[in-house]
Amino acid sequence: MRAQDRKLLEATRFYAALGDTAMERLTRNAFVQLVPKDGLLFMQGDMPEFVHLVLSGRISLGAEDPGGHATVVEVFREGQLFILAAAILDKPYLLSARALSEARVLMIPAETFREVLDAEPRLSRALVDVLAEHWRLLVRQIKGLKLHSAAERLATYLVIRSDARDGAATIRLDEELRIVASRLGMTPESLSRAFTALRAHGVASRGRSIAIDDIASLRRMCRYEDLE
Amino acid sequence: MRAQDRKLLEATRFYAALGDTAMERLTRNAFVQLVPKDGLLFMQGDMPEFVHLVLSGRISLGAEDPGGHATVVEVFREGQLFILAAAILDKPYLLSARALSEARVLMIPAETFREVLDAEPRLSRALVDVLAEHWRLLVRQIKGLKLHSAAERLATYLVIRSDARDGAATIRLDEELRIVASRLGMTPESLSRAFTALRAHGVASRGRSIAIDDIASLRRMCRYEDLE
DNA sequence: CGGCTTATTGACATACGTCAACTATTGTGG
DNA sequence: CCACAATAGTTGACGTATGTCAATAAGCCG
Repeated sequence: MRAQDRKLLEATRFYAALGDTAMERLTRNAFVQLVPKDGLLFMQGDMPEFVHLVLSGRISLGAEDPGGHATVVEVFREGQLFILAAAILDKPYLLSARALSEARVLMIPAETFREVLDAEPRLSRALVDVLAEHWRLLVRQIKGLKLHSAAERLATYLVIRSDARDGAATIRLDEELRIVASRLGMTPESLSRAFTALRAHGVASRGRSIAIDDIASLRRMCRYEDLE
Repeated sequence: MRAQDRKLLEATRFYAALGDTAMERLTRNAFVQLVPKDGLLFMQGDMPEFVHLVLSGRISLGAEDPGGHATVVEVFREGQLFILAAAILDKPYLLSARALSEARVLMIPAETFREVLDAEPRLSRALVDVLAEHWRLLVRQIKGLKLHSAAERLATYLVIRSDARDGAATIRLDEELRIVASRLGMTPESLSRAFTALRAHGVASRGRSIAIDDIASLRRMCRYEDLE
């Protein structure tokens, strides 16, 4: 592992919770893999051989349908562990992982991971928090899908993206809009129309560049109070 | 806690993973609450004061919209811990909990829970597995919502409910159909129509009583391979 | 056996998906 | 650095799954 990678790793909340000893054991057999844009890390149905931590770039977790339909369930970024559940339980992946940009991924053998998990209390303690956060991520998504319209889901997404809490903001989305659309559970066409609908609420978009007049009013519009 | 409750508790996988000592600490300040049918345990937005374990009955976790719309995200039953994430992270609940039947719930003070979590490695180790399972539950649901039609989601639900893997089966759903509909992300009317659509695939329903001609063929129809 | 809740059915509305044409962005090689 | 090709995004016309509202029928419980 490069010094740069180690530094990145040490900056994560996960590392802080884990401590040096446990982290050392965890990374002893780990290696860094360079994944090209669109590269596939694993497919749904595969048995997990590694636990992955994103060192740089963005990784999408998605599902595909035999019928060719596909959807992005979540995107993970620098410093995040993803789809731990399969590796922890040693069950087949429910999702496929694909690099949305060139990415560097720390590959921790699943076997090692489970060993350390049983031996190092600090690892399981740290994972409890990580998994709890991930659980809330998915609950928010389900609430969005079941309770909110396409435009509201987009508004929510924009509010989350623009870290400001009120006033105006401009955002440059780093995902392609079709990825955003998929993540939000709609087609690119519907996303375009959702942007059009948000014009009435002070959102101007040109491609991936978005300007929001007043975030507070957008927050109100999307009726989504549990954003935090 | 009644002897009956303790016995039930001891039979859970959770208890087995946890061991006597940790469980004793965990339950020292806990008590059993009787919740009437439709009783509210907590509401979204509340700060978690307890971690809950279902001793008997069924508890629905759902979300409501200011607009009056509501949805059931998941139903938890005997022996299950639910919405751990909020209590672990000490953040507001994302969901409300309501009893679908009269229920008995073990209430473990959240404070105690977090203390034991930090002190007893076996608790965090056990929770990792519980949370990992719960994560997969939600991922399956998201995949269903985004990739499958109402009829397919119903078929999947029926296949999961009928524990047989092939041949014929009859099921008696213990939830009212409107709860099932909500859990599956549709209206009761759409659920009725989904049942009608499944008639072509050998599913006969009269109210909550359902007869399936051939589960294997239903499995195929719902294109949902990661049921387990 | 009522009466009340729950489920079903029909008619209709609508949000979103699909398909296709067009336009804007982005990335690349001369 | 420009030009151009490739890819991504937008817009319009239209189809369809699912929601809504209302009326009826079926279960369910005292």
